[in-house]
Amino acid sequence: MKKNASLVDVARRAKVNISTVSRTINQTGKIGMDTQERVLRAMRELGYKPNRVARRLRARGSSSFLLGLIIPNIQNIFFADLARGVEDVAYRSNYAVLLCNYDEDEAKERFYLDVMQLESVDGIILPPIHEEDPAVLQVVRNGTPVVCVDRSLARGGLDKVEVDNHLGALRAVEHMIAQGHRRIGLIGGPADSSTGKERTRGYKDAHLQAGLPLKTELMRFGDFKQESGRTLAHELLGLADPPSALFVCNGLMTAGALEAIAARGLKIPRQVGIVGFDELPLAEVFNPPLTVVRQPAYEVGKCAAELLLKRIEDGQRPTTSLKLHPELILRKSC
Amino acid sequence: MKKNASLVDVARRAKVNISTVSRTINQTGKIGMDTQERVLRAMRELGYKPNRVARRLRARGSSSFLLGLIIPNIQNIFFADLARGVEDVAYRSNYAVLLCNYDEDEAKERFYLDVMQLESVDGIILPPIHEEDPAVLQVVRNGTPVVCVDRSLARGGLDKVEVDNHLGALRAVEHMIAQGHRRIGLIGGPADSSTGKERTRGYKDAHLQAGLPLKTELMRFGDFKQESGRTLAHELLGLADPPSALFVCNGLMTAGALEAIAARGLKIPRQVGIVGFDELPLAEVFNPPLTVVRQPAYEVGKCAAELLLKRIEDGQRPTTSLKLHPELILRKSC
DNA sequence: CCAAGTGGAGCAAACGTTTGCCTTGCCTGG
DNA sequence: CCAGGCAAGGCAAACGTTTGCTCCACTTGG
Repeated sequence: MKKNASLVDVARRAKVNISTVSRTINQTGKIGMDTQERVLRAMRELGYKPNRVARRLRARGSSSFLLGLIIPNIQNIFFADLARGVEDVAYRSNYAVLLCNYDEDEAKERFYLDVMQLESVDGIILPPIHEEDPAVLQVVRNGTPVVCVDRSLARGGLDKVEVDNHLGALRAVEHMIAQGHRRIGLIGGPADSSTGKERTRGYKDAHLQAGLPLKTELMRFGDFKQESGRTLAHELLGLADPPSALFVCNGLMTAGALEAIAARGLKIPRQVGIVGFDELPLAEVFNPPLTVVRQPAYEVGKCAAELLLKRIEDGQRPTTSLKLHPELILRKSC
Repeated sequence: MKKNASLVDVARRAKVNISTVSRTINQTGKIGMDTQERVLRAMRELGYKPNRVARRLRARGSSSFLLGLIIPNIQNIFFADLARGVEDVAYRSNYAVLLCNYDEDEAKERFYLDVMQLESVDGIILPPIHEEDPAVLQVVRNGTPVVCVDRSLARGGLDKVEVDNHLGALRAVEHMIAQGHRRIGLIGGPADSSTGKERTRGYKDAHLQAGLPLKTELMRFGDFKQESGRTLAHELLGLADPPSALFVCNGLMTAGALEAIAARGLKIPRQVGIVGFDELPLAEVFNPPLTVVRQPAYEVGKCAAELLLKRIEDGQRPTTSLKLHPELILRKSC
């Protein structure tokens, strides 16, 4: 195990004290030009790279160039895009990202929050598991900067960046109504998720605006997984008086609904229209191309990371909360 | 910034020396039953959690419960699945994962390799950027355990787990030939990627086996991105004597090819058949459902992480290299 | 009765930084 | 000529662990 050059090696070679080396690196304290020159040369010659672990151990509070990102599941493309957004701005500022999947599992979330703190990350980005997430609140109290993404925390006064889910759903359903649909099935998200709730609210408001009645038998709620999309779509399409179009509240459930539609041999959009939340990789080349509500996932991650970096720099700055606009991409499925 | 309880706090409360606490935690050294009891109680009462940073700083060489994962792009679902596999086994062993995207960019890869070493990760999982990746070799020489995934390194004698790309392509093209196709277009990967080469080899071998001639005008090579899939498919389909089916060497390029096919108004599989590498989210519900070669991405990650953990435990164990089998999923597109 | 062995636990160094404080030499204003 | 100030840089503590050594008190075999 070849050791990396350390401060003392550099110091020895430059014939100065280690504190001098440290100070030239960090531009802190006053060091003469010539000495700096010597130190820099020694560093170059030895290929010195400061040890991040030691730095973090010592400099708790000052920056250690590590961000934590805790997400439900990286296999969900929304979070993959988001993660990429975070990563890109982190990289540009020389930060690395510690990434964890918590699978909507509270124990796992807690474990990872612990890890993050014990790793002394500079800050954490996460979608809270629910609106009163006590573990997260605890972390915040400990003084670690946190920014919420996608979902938000009821209390805590945190920076956050969300997508305007209500608006996205509203626009989508408005469009469906404009296409002439009067019986629109809803495949919604879990009632305890803020995103699910907001999208459902958009669906309802679109109906209210248009003076259309809400029928409970047309509104079903799943768990954001493919399986439930399929099941619920089957339920809806099996109704005596089935909906003429489906509004599905996330990508995976949309895929599930598509399965059901295919299984029943229904033609899109003639026999049933469909609009889903989340852009899907093949949506554009699907037959017919899928009309979807695209969430700016990458931008969410990007903004969140930017906010976090700013907060790390200045813990006192006023909190900001962003609401990014989703985009209704009109294609042929409705 | 509330501080966590430290060893000294526990020691003070249990009225023992910190070394005693450390030893009871790590089950190293001989400590009396009663003392252990006292220490454990003190730990519980203070909610003590060992500081991972300090541990890593000191115990370079002993385990610090951090794994590094460097991948081209987490937005590529293959790597997302792989990452998930890694994460799951890591979590089960109380490891956290430091994840980085290097974007096939050598500078970025180098930066992240540095970070990993400076963070003293216990080991690294990555697909080398190419077969003679000097930066990776350097890391290996430094003594950090590394396991290669997906792609491999020509030298170095490392643990690795790959997918049998040759086999996957072979089976796919065999199937296409069995379906009666005689002119099969290839949209291959970059010539300097081992995966691309292997898949191309599979394509060729299937032809040889069947006694079919290889036509260079039917073989095009892209960069594994959607754009190139579209362009190359257009080129192939625009030929005077176009191929009757396309074999596409990864998921993104398949999506691109599908775009081209749709743009030309061609019917699958009647006018053109298509088989792609990589399972895609909507492939199953596509119209028609897509025949694809599914790579066991999750398993690759899982096996790699298991291998890495074993190596961390025993640096001397003989290296193993796994070759996982892809699966040809027959659907309707060819 | 003594040497050697053993179980139990403390001391202090080391890991590689950052940083508060101190020292030194030189300059400057009075 | 001297006090005070300042620029430059050294000393050593501290961050929270792990671990090699030492130390002590017993036991035990000869």
